[in-house]
Parts: sequence; C-alpha cells; structure tokens
Amino acid sequence: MNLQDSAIVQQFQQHCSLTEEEKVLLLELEQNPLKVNAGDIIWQENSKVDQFCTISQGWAYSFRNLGDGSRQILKVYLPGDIIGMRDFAFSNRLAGVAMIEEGIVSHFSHEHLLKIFRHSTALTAGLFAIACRQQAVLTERLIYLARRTAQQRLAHFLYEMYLRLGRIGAADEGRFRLPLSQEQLGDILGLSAVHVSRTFTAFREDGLVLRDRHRVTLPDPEALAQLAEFDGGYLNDAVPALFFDREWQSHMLAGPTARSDEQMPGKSKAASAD
Amino acid sequence: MNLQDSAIVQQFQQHCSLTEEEKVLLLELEQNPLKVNAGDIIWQENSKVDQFCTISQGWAYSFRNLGDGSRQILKVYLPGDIIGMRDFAFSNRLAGVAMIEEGIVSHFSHEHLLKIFRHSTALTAGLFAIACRQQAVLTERLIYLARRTAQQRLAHFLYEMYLRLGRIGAADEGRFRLPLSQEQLGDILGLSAVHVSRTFTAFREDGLVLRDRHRVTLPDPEALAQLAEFDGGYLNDAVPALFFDREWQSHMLAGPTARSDEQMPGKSKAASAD
DNA sequence: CGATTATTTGAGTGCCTTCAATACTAGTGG
DNA sequence: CCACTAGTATTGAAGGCACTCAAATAATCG
Repeated sequence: MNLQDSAIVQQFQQHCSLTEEEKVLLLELEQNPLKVNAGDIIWQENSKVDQFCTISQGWAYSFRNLGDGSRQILKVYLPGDIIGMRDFAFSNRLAGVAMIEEGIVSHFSHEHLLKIFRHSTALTAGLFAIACRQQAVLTERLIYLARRTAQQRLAHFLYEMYLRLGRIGAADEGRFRLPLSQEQLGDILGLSAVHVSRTFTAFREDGLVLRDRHRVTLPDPEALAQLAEFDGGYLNDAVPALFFDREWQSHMLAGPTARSDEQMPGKSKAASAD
Repeated sequence: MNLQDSAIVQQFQQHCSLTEEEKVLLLELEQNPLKVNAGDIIWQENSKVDQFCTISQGWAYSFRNLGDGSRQILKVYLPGDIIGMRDFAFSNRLAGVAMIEEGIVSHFSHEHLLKIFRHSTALTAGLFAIACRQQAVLTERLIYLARRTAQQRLAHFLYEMYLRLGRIGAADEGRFRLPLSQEQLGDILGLSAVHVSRTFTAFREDGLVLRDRHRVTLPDPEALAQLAEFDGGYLNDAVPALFFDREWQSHMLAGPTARSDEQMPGKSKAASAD
C-alpha cells in the first residue's frame, strides 16, 4: 500500500507532521488486515483486552448493553479511526465493538503502541492529540444527550457525521450515505426507534433533512447546525502549531535528566509533512 | 514537599511504576502552586489554550454554558487530577473550569507535557492510562445521562464520588463531604435543581441517602450501587501488569533503530495483559 | 412471491420540567 | 441578640416531551 493511501496515516497527518520512518511505524499497525462482515462482533464487552485495531474500510460502533435490555451506542468509527484505545488502561473491555457494514480491520497489540511511545515523540503527541479529540467528541455527545431535545440530538448527530464524512471524502454537497437503522440511531441518541422516526418526519416536513433509506440529504446544512446549536470548535479548531513543529524536539535534547539518548534516529527535520 | 506526599505522584503510581527521576519530573508540574478561592474561574470557555494545571487541594469542575442559559458540568476534579488535558490538541478551550471551593492549583505548559513524552516512556504510558480512565468515566456518565432515571443518575454520581473520594482518603464508612449545591448537582446530572431536591427526598424516605447540607451519608452503599446499575469496571478494573513492568523498556532499548524486524523482542507473552 | 424486518402513525401514560410560593440557612450589621 | 437579606432547599400544580403498546404500511431477502 502506498504510504499516502493509508487512512490512518491521513488521520495522523491531520494532527502532526510525520517522517517517512514514522509513516512506516504507523503502517505496521495495519500489518494484519482482516475482512469482516456486517454485524460481526470485533470483540465483546468484558472480554479480555489483548489488542486494539484500526479500521480501514467500513463503519463500526462500540456499544454497551444495559440492564433493562436496552443498549447505548458510544461511538461510531469510520475508516482511519483507531478502535479500542480507551481499553489501553484496562484488563477487561468496557464496551463491545461491532461492524455496521462489511469492512477491513487490522489488529495490533499493546506492545505496538508502546513501541510508538518509545520510538517517536511526534507520533506520541499525535496519538495523544487524537485521543483528546475523541474525548472532545464524546464530551459534545454527553452535552446534547443530557440537555437537548430529540430534534437537536438527531440534528447534531447528522451534522457531525456530515462533517466527519466530508473530511474523509465521503460526503458531498450535503448528501451522504448513513448505513444506520432507526433502531441504531435510537441507540446512539438515547431515543426510542419510534421517536427517531417521528423526528425524521418532522425534519422532512420542515425540509431540513431528506432521507431515502440510507441516503441522507441536508438541503441546508447550516440551518441544521443552528437548530442543533452545533459548536464546531471540537471538530474544526486548529491543532496547535507545536504539533507540526519538529524544532522543540532538538531543543528538548538539550534538556536535563535525559534518559534515552536518542530516540528519533538521526531524524530531526520534517520530511514530507504537508 | 516529600516525593510521596504529592497527590499527582500518587495518582500516577496507581497507573504505573515510577523511578525517582520520574517522580521529580512529575513534581516539576507543581512548581507554581497558586492559591485560589471558591468560585474562582481557572479559565474561561473559548480562551486560548496556553497551559494546563494540576489540582493539589480543593474541588474544581469543568463546564459549558449552553445557548438556553443552562449549563452542563462535565467533570468534577479532585486533588491529584490533571485539569485540561483534553485541550492539549486544541487552540481554544472547549470548556471553562471553576473552583468549587478554595484550593491550590499549579499551572504547567505544553512543553512540560512534551518533556514527559520525551524523557520517560513509563510516564507517557501512565499519562495515557490516566487519560483513558478519564474517558471511561466520561463514557459512563454519557450512558447514565442518556438512559437512566433521575434516581439512577443521582445514585450513580453519589456512588462514584464515594469511590473516588475513598481512593484519596476523603470518604469513610459511607460518609463524605460533598460541597455541591443542588443547582450544581442538577448541572452535573442534566436535571433541574427542583428535581434533584425531590430525588434526595425520595432517597431519604427510602433510607438510601441521608444528607445534611454538605455532609452525605450512605447507610448502604451497595444498595445505592445496585439501584444505579453501577458497573465498577471503569473504576476498579486492574491496570494491565504491563504498566508496572519496566522490562519492556530495556528490551526496547536493545533496538532503538530497529523497525519491523523484531517487534516484541523476547517476551512477547508476559507483557500482554495478565 | 411470501416471510421477515424496518418504518410509520396513533393513543395513552409517565417522568421531568417550569412556574410559583414557602421555608430554611448563613452571613451582615444594627 | 435579633432583624434583614440573599442564597438554598422544599413542596405543589400544570404541562410537555418522549416513552410504551399496538397496528398498519413499506422495504428487503431468500
């Protein structure tokens, strides 16, 4: 695979600059691609944490089954995302992960992550930045689940997906494919499937969202964003310049207490960061 | 300050093993202690991200003001917590932070964090683990805000605080101090202050929670946990042994430039989760 | 084409909200 | 020591949003 084609390399390049060596290190995460089918369980809640994975094709989601038989979907994963990083600090999975549609995932181990920490401060910072942004998305979801009406929740989710999909080239002029049933949408939004249906009906009547099965059209995305009180900061805000600046690295080398003599072998200048 | 007394060192020691040098590196984060008063704003939403801080005394919370005048409290910080790490990847703050009561905070910079990445893989992994666990707490909150009744939300929050406070020695036999008004509790739980009051009343009548101003007593903590469908995994689950094993580090040192040829030199098994 | 699953729509219910009024607590100054 | 004030907590009444149950329609798949 070409270095630039990898979804995960692209994801990282939005968060830090990468040398060729670092790209190779990242691509190692995708050494073991595995084709999976729609509905396949990647892992179950409470199973032992042995590895993580990246998703290079298809959609997935993480979920928790609740006591009363209902279920909460926690996060929707798109190509380029790393799945299960949160479990890094745990022995047992806090959530299951399942495929929404067929795709390709690649498993990698704890050690792989540690290797990244060990070999590249830039990748470490990038990984940290990605984790921070994931947490920001989660926080935003928490706010609208706790505080907002069904219309605002659905509007927010649709607009967020629209932005995320646009970023990976899967949305176009307010139109995109959304391979989720209303049941699944309900599980994401903390609503009953019935009420999701009613909310879509209301949107259709208002001309805010048109939907034909899994095709969604937003005639006026900004109107939807406004309804949702969508504050794009958590998705659009710039990553600090620091992440793209490799200078600090050499400065740091001058610092005290240095324990590892050189961890970026030879490399100090950005090679091909855009 | 004695190395062991620092709340932040203790926090890290729950997530990884530390050498003396690493403790020193951590204590540097608390070089600039600052006394702050109840209600003081540490930083405002949308302000520029310049630094982070640790809290060594007092309680704080992060919050977002919403369009309709309401407010969501996102996270409650206790001594030993790092505040604002999520902002690491952003130029502008996504949330404000304010003190609940007077306390001591210490500011530190981006560069400090990078210095940690640079100098200690163990601290990096520990920091990552702490971030993962914070995200787990957030996820749990998302679930109960999205899905559960007022009683379950309050029960969950009280029990969670009980565990967290117990961990830093501030709870004892089901009794602890909770310096939050019902208004603030409502902002945490996504409920109106009025309904928080009603819920406390119901708990008192059921003998589940006794409250006198800011003193809370849980006569039967486990009953409360059961009501909340509290699944302690996200707080209690063991950190993988790997975090306390410094062996992998020296192994890594064996092959700094080595790329893919040997990805887990020698002990590929032991380091994996227990 | 028939069986199954997904979506739509209606009717009735319940949890939590808002509005409003009352009681309590803590802090202040006479 | 008490009256005054401002913040906090309690309790009641009415209303709305989303839920469940139930039935009808539409889409998908073998």
